Amino acid sequence: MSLNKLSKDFFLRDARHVAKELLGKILVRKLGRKILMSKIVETEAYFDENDPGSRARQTGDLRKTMLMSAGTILVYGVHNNWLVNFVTNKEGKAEAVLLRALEPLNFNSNCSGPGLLTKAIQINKNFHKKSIFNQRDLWIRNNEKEDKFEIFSTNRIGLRKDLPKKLRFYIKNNKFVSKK
DNA sequence: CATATGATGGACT
DNA sequence: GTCCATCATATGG
Repeated sequence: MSLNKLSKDFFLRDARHVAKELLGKILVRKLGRKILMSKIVETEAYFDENDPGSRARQTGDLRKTMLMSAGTILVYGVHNNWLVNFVTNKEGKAEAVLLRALEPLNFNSNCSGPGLLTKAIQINKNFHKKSIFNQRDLWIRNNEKEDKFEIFSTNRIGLRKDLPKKLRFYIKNNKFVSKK
């Protein structure tokens, strides 16, 4: 039992808060004998049906998954890429945080983009609807020797319709953040 | 089944 | 900034 692993309480808050707090945390991916570790450097928050950019407005499986309990992994495909999200807040609240970029710590792959990072650490639909808390080969932990960093926020990327809010968060001056 | 649509990424201006 | 290949999904019949 690692005390370092993020608990359910961490995800039991609103998506905006969780998106910010996830920055600097360590994502661990076990692939056979290899353990790939990376730092989360960029995220986006998505809300319920009042969010014009959110898939929660749809009526299908995406919305259903966002309503599930905090810490549920949500994977969905767009433009030939897998995008990975973590469901946040209380069950029945459609909220999620999208992982947009990682800083590889002990491997060398381009993780600067939501589609690229899933390719790099081999996340696919197999993880969809699973809980992040009981995966043997994927988890998130605190980074106890993390340096202080500044958080920057912008509007979300690639949306047809976005909210007039800044819901994309990233670590300032980190070169692994996607786009400019 | 058919068709539309991107929470993309890479190439290019 | 713009263009567009490409395909997993959503949705309608």
